[in-house]
Amino acid sequence: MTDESVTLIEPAHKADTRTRRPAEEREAQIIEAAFTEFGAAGFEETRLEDIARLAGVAKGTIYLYFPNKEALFREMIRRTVVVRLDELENAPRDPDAMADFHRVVRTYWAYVNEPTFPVLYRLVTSVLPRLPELQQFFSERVSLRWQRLLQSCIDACVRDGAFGEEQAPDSARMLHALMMQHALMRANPTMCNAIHLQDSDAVMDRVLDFFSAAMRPAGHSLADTNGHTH
Amino acid sequence: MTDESVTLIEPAHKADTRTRRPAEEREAQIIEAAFTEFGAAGFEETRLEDIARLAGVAKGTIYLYFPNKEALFREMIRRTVVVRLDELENAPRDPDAMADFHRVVRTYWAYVNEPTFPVLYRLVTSVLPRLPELQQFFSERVSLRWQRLLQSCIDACVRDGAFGEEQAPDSARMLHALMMQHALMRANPTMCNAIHLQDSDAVMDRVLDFFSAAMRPAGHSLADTNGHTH
DNA sequence: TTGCATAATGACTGACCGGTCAGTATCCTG
DNA sequence: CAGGATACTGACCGGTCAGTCATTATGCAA
Repeated sequence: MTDESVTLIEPAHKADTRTRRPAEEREAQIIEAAFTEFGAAGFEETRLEDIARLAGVAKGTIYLYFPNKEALFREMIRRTVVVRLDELENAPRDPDAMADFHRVVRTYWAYVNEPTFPVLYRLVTSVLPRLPELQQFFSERVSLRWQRLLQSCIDACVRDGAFGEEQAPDSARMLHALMMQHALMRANPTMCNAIHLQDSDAVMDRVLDFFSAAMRPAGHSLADTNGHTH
Repeated sequence: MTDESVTLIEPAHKADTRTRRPAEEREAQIIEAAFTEFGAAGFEETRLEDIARLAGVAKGTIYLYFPNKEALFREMIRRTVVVRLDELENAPRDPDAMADFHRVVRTYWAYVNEPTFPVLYRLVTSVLPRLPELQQFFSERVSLRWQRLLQSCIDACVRDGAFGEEQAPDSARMLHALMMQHALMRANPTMCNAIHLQDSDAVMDRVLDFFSAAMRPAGHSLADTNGHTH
């Protein structure tokens, strides 16, 4: 089965073979191929030979750029955790707290629903006992950072009175849990009755609706929507 | 490093070595050792030799009980997914819907917080591309079944008027997502700021509180608590 | 065009490990 | 206390694959 996919891929790269290329480009080729192969099979199950073939280079070439398999894997993870959080964190806040919150939530949702994300997540968690620092890195760079950003948006909404303050503490973690788990379920058709989860936007709306229900200001005090806290 | 652990383990089983034992007992020994080793390192990374040593048998003995490594892994998963759902599903329902709901939720929480659960979960998900039927099995036997049970409890609460019906559809999936994700976070000290998640009961209370907030009947329409759907 | 520096190759090596099986220990029966 | 039956053992085999390195191709500078 691998034989066929090879014939599909070879031609594209064939022209490049045996051609000297800038170091960065070669490295990128290899990293990309590594993501595909590792993602499809896992760390141990993937043969360096396959990565090389997919990248259109010989096995030995990989060792010109990475000292060994583990380093390649590690570097692949680091590079693929592309976080566009910097821009998002530094971007000017929408004065409307709720609009700002929705924008951030939808960006997060889009991020975890990219096809690369679940693959990355699975690789990081599955390789946990072997490379705990990777887990740390992933957590630091993705989970916690997003949670902090979400929490700041939520807090702004609380100050505006759009959200009640009862559920505010930890609510970012709750939202994170809801979105993450739904994204992972969506990515694993087998894992869950994925029939209900086909439509990405519908799922997001449902999650957001549920979250908003929990966050709506308490009881019958719907009257004082004008934002005076306490 | 393995040499030392051997000396620690051997004595305990030494008496058993070379002693014939009932088939079931031997099998259980091997399964248990398999869980420990696979759980610590993953499928590919685990050597059959290590499992044998931990179980206090020779490598060949494993093959008297299991045809190969994969079958051992599969069987280990099947056995370890001990589901006490049968009893729970058939147990008499508490007439108080809310009390019943709480009981089920806490049982689920206890289940996913047992030390075996996160290990099992990680193994099942990490081995996904290799053994998709295992994923199916796990999903069918654990996730979906629990969700159905939760949903039936929630529906009962809705009929009682304790929960509003707006958020009822899919709410079991929401609760499942919240609990599962929190349990997994708790199991991975690195993965998240586990400081906030030390106290198992406190986390459960917080999740349940959040969930209940989302489910509380809407706004001022507390009047039509009489449960006529339409 | 030549020749050098180096990028790239892929056959090769050696360790490793899943799986086997001839041999051994143990138990049981008569 | 035979002697057969079988649970158990662990040295061994063969395939696999990470990592190496002598060789070859390529681009560039003179």
